[in-house]
Amino acid sequence: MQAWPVDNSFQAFKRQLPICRNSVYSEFYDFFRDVIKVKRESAAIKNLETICTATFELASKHGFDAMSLRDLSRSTGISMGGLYNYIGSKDELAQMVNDFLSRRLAPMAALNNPKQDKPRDLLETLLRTAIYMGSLFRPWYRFVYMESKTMARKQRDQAKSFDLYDTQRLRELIEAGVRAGDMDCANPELSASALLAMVQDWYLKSWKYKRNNIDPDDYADFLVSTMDKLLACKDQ
Amino acid sequence: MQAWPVDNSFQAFKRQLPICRNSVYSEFYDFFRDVIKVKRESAAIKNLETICTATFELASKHGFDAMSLRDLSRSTGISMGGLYNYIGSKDELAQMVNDFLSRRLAPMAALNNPKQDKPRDLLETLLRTAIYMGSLFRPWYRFVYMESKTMARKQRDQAKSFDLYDTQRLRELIEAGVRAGDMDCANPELSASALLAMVQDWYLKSWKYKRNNIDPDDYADFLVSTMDKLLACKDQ
DNA sequence: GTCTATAGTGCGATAGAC
DNA sequence: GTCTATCGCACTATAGAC
Repeated sequence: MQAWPVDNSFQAFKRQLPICRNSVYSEFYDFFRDVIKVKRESAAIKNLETICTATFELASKHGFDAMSLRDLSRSTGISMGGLYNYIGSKDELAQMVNDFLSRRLAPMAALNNPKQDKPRDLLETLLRTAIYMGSLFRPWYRFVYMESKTMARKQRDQAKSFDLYDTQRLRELIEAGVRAGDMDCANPELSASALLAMVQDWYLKSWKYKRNNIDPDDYADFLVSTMDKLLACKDQ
Repeated sequence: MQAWPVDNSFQAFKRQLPICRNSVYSEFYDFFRDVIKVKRESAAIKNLETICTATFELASKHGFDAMSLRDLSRSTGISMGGLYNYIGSKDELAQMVNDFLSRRLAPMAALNNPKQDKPRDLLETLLRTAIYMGSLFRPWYRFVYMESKTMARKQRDQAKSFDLYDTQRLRELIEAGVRAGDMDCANPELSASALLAMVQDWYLKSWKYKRNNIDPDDYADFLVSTMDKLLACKDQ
């Protein structure tokens, strides 16, 4: 029984995803229609892109807490008062990024997944999706990873529970594979953590991978082959 | 030819290391004798421990930049003026931690390494050393990883070059193993990055590993077995 | 050697002009 | 809808008492 061939490339992923790098700020505007005071849509979307881009840039250089709204105002060319038509407060800006990624952007990738039965193939899809999403929206993922610890207690715990959730989802697939006899793994929990650490390294150390000309397909291929070795997968 | 059996446990590592958790602040005082204005040694060492411990705690909660010297003063019970007898400035405090780890603490582990020839065994020693050092001095490693990006340009570049150096050292050992016919690895650079990401995950996500009762020996054993699988090592 | 008090700076946020 | 001007506050760092 031969499964229908699946195109696992970054190209194919982008084609199927119901959002792209260009439409993300239009989605962002829709998502926060209620809190954003500016009603002229086209200008608002353009300014949101400017604000987010500058925030990612400044926060990655000195941390979100060290970034002042004066810095942000200077970088974006939008006055202090103008910024408050978009963000409510500085803390709220960080929360908006966090919420948009976890409630809107990330869920879109899940819709994209092909229907598969074998745990090993589900694992591959899960890992590839994480790498491809991280490639398309790297600044968002980086920001949430790095800054979630500085946010309010509630947000910090949320970040931890996302990490635990991801680890657990990987672990359960590994355990299912072992039960099915397709894999061999002495420590599903640690193996899941290791795979997750490799996923996160992709957007945390983008400078290193760019330097070495590793593209998303290269990294995803490597990650999947590592998974196959780590879990001694049959029929790779 | 049977090599002398090597004790690779955390216990054995601690026994051989010429520094321990208790003596680290005495070393710290020695290392910064010139800049620390307090000359009464015993009191100075005790206060340095209080200051560093509180700094790690506060910085891990909200980031070093968000931590104020008032917070630090309150946590340590040392007045604002008193702090300046130890640290010169807030930025200098971060640099002291960074310098002490990279110039004093980390080099001590290197002295500890047994003499070994085979690339695979050298790799094991390197990885175990990293995990055990990270276990003993976790807050130091965490702080430097998380805060180096917020430091001055020079320090940021230093952090990157340490990462590149570690990756390269791992890669060269992998390449040597492949040449010697002991390993099989299609992509030494990415394999080295993956191992390094797992090392760093150990001190970045300590909360997760503590939660699951993973101790340093468990993690080091898992890391080495992962290395053996990833590199298809012979004679493990 | 450690404290209190404070100088001087830059912050987040807002009110009100246009 | 965006700007300028400004308020009140918290910060780092220091000076001088003890």
